[in-house]
Amino acid sequence: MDKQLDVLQGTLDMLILKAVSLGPLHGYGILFRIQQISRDRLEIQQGSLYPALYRLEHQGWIASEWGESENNRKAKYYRLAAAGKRRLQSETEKWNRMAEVIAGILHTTPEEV
Amino acid sequence: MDKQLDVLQGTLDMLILKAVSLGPLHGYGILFRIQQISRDRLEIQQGSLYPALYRLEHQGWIASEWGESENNRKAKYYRLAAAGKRRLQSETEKWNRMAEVIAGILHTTPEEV
DNA sequence: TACGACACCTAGCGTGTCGACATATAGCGC
DNA sequence: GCGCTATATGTCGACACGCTAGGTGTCGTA
Repeated sequence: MDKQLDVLQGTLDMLILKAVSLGPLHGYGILFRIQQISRDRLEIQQGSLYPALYRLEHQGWIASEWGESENNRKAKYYRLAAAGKRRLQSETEKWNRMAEVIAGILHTTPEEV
Repeated sequence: MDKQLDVLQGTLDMLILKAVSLGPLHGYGILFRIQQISRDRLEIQQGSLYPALYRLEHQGWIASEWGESENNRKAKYYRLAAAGKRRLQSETEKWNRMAEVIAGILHTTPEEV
């Protein structure tokens, strides 16, 4: 049981979009899905999640619908909207570029300066 | 001339430590060095740099000394302290773990859920 | 009927980056 | 000598965002 990392600032929206892109899900379930697809190395807090969901829906990237959960409780199901799909893609590309840039910097040796 | 990325929140300290680790440098020069080792894809703002330098020195990760720049102006030169070297290493490892986790998430397919 | 797991939400805080501004000086063209 | 640009160091307020810590209600089970 290794320690979990905090979410890197600026990546939460992308992670949520990705989680929802794998299939519609209610908010509470998103917490577990992110934990799952990160293999227990990331844990989202509820106090981070719900404002983010509001943000994403407000932007038109996800859409919600009240429904019933597997446990017979009312739950708000989110699905990825078309704009959200595009957004996820552009954020992913941006992330890849950023990760590449930082990796490059971290591998720079004094001789290269 | 492609567009430059904003600094990812939480990575500036690491980037500065890395820049200084490549050889002592004054603040103004750090801006250019980071631009250089990122191959012009990252640009640090002065309003971000100087508070960060204060932060890093306050933590004992870098040390400063007033000197004279190549252009005969007074400039504060920073060098990496021993604690900063350790810090840079641990931040680098943390970044690598995080990048790996996020890459894994982004590559998850619906079948794997 | 008490309790824990499920499911939603909000308020306030801390951190960190940015944009805009302020200050000072060396070197250069005129 | 005068103004301009590049060099160099900062400060300040605004703002985004994730976290901690709470609060509400309901279902299933012991």
